[in-house]
Amino acid sequence: MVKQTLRDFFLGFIKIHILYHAAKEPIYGQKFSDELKRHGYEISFGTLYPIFHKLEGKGLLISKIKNVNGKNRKYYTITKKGNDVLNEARIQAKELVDELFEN
Amino acid sequence: MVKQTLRDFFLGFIKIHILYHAAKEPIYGQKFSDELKRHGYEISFGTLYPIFHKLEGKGLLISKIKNVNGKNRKYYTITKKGNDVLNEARIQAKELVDELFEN
DNA sequence: ATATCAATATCGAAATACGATATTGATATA
DNA sequence: TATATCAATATCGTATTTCGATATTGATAT
Repeated sequence: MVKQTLRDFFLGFIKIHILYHAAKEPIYGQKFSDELKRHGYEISFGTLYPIFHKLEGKGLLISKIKNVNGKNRKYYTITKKGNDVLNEARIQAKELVDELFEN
Repeated sequence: MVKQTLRDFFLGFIKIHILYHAAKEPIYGQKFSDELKRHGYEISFGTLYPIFHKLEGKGLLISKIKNVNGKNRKYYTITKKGNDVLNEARIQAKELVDELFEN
């Protein structure tokens, strides 16, 4: 119950993290999901993949299929536009969090 | 377009801020909306009011109608449970933002 | 051939978000 | 007494998002 509430709060944040990680190195769905889980966040593949598609559709990510050990992975990398959005999001996110610690 | 993307990213965050402000003092929809706007965030009343209802339904907020200058306002205050969720959210939010600034 | 396996894609149902419109209820005006 | 006004809240219909479950892909191993 509370867990569901927190997921709701942070789903947007997870989207920012997709951009953040895709800015550091190419990422793919399965692994991103695993790493989220390691940090205590779970997100259904039925939610995650459409998010990737949407971010690519908006031109923030670009994908490239690569075969690794006989498995096809779709690697996403950030675009110039994605980087601009990420930087803006980073600034806003910091402001919002800082405010949570005022008083 | 980018603006819509950023709103999507931050809607969950706005929900945390509702708890945060309701922890400081009783808040009501119209004024919360105005203050968000002052800070550059816009949220439709068709979105905002159901969020208040939902947070109250989950027992994180409690409301009380008060007549001020002949206008009825519904003031929301945080509950004990809401405070617990807020504290957890605050911690998680900080971790997530800090990570955005690593590297 | 076909079974297996990591990975991605998509489905239908439920929930959420949106902008627009309706409702509320107290006061002011006629 | 009616009714106009106004801030504030509520709700409506449509579109979009989220979810868990199921299907598909495609290369390799059996």
